[in-house]
Amino acid sequence: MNKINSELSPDKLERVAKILKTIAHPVKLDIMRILEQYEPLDVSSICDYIGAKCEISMMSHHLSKMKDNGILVSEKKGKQVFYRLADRKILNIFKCMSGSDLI
Amino acid sequence: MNKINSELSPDKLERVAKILKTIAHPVKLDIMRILEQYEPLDVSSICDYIGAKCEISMMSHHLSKMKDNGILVSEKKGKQVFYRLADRKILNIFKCMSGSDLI
DNA sequence: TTAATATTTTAATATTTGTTAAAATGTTAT
DNA sequence: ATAACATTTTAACAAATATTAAAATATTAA
Repeated sequence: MNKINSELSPDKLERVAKILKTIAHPVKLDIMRILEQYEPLDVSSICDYIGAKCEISMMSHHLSKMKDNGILVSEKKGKQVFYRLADRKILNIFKCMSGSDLI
Repeated sequence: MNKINSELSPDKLERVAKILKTIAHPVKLDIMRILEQYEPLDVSSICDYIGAKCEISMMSHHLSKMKDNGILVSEKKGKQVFYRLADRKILNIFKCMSGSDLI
């Protein structure tokens, strides 16, 4: 079987998979969508936007995972930590998914 | 806090998350990339394209999960089962991700 | 210094996912 | 009917992720 002339090398596939895995969660997607409009935003504010079922500890877990995987960056100001998207191009994923018949 | 005027309702977020979760795996992404070029393809052939470390049973698991979540469709012909992409628009995700600085 | 606020970290547990191997099913050929 | 082949299903286990609550850290205010 021939090698496929692909734009995606095995380690690119790994990296794509890792990023998708990182954001493949409804709350995490919601965080991105909220930051798209209001970044930078501190943890409590993100929680407020997300609404009812948001525990701040859970939010911190989400945010730090997203930060560890390069989706978000943060900056501390006083006692608050402000988060924003590391690269807004990641937001294309929403248009991309909305375009699919699956959504 | 105000309701955000979003294109993505809570259940759309759920559906997007589910799809991303389904494909967020290097082998599954590779399956998509191979089908992009050669669909429809039977299970053994997909395995051959993927290369060395592919067990046919594992491949069948991958394929059926992708089928269950609407990414793939299949058709039986004789003793083989041919898979193809349910909606090729999903392939935009590769361009979309390659565009991001994260990859 | 003590208290209050914002966030993170830790630890425990539940749930989901990934992997493997063996057995089962269905199809075609002999 | 039996054998060979392609794929799926099952079951068992390992590993990763999600969730919750409590404790810890850091910053500012009183």
